[in-house]
Amino acid sequence: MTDAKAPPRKRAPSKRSLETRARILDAAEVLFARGGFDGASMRDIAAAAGVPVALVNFHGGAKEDLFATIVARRADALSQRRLAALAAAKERQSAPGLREVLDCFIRPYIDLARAGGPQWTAYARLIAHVSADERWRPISERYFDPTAAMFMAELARLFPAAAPCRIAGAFVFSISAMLSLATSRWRIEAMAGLPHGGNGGIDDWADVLIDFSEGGFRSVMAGA
Amino acid sequence: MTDAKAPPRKRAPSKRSLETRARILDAAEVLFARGGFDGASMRDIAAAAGVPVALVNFHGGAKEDLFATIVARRADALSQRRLAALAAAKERQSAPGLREVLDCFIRPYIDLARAGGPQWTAYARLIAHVSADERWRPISERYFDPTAAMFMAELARLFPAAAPCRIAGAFVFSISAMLSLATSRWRIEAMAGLPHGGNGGIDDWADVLIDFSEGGFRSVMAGA
DNA sequence: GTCTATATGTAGATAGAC
DNA sequence: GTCTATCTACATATAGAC
Repeated sequence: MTDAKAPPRKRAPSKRSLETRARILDAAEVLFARGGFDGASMRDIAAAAGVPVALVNFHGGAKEDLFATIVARRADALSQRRLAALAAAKERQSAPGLREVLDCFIRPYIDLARAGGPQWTAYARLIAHVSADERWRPISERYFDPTAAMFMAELARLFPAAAPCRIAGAFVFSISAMLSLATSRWRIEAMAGLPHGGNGGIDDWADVLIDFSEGGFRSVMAGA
Repeated sequence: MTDAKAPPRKRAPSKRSLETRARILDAAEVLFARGGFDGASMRDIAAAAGVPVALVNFHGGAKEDLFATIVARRADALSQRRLAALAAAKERQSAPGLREVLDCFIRPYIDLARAGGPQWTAYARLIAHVSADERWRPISERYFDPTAAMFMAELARLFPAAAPCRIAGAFVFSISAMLSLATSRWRIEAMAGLPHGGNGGIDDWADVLIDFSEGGFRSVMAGA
């Protein structure tokens, strides 16, 4: 019963094919994360994966499709971590507070970017590119907005008297600060007077960021 | 005494030449702001300015030089507004508080982006591109870091016991939130349930943003 | 200073042999 | 599935007439 749909039936791909495909997607993820869609060419990706250019098109399709595939590949895993954390928080206390809600959204991202391996580190940067460029709005809407809307609903529950615009503003400010850890930690370290490559900074920024977001939120809600 | 240096002496350019140059720089500013360095071609810029491609090279030089010129063109004006605001704040009270310092940094940017005309609106987006891409780090260091360092010093004065890393982190979070207003206001409005093009949102975000940054700062400083 | 025409490189994508 | 060779489009940049 595993067939009987998906018109152009296909056989299971060989093991080597799967490995090739994985190498290509991993290379594309790293290069797209570094320079965005325009900052990496199909040839760069092929070279990084150690395959001819034609194979990148064969496994990834057109460049835009490849990009969308890369974004989609880990989107569910991230969303599920966030939603699972939210569900767990609701089990502990029927109405989780602001800090708990923000924690459920932010910490999975930081944890995966920091300790999920190099591909997750790249993926975190990739999300920053997708979020910053309105050109990828359809991708955001498909893969990230549903989860964001769930958290937006929690925030609206916590501040029933606040204008949605202010809640959404504070939430987007928090998300921007979160993404800046993927793209601009070098700037933080430079500004703090730390040496270029040296890892003299904070290892796990999650708590600092959640402090910042919570304080920012409360301040905006109080000011309304 | 206005000559006697700059080896290849030049005459004052004609009025028409200056207008052409201005049209090219304005067009480049808008297009670079929309799509970043890679998102606009020299042909796009020439077409938007209504001139042949060769004129873009003539007035702007190579593409990277043109980009740097565009960033440089308004950098001083922005810095001077910020530093003038800071100086004025120091005249009112010898040691301005956190909110005043953040206001001096954030409000000039928001005001110019909102009411400085379409070129300043574009420039605000352009700064977001420059800040997000480490490739432009030399440009940032030259045109934006000196002013940022001045404000960093004020913040360090306000929180002498805090680790520089935490101050810098909170400052970069604030800057990221600020820049998100240039790149992601559509996302705020979408998340708040507002229609696509309709301007049903907040007109002047400066106070909301400064509330957020101040609250975030105090929260991070308290958590240390 | 401005224009036309062009040199030169590189991009994405595919055809067709294996 | 994989590879070589190639097609087509468009990029940056400049030469040289006006």
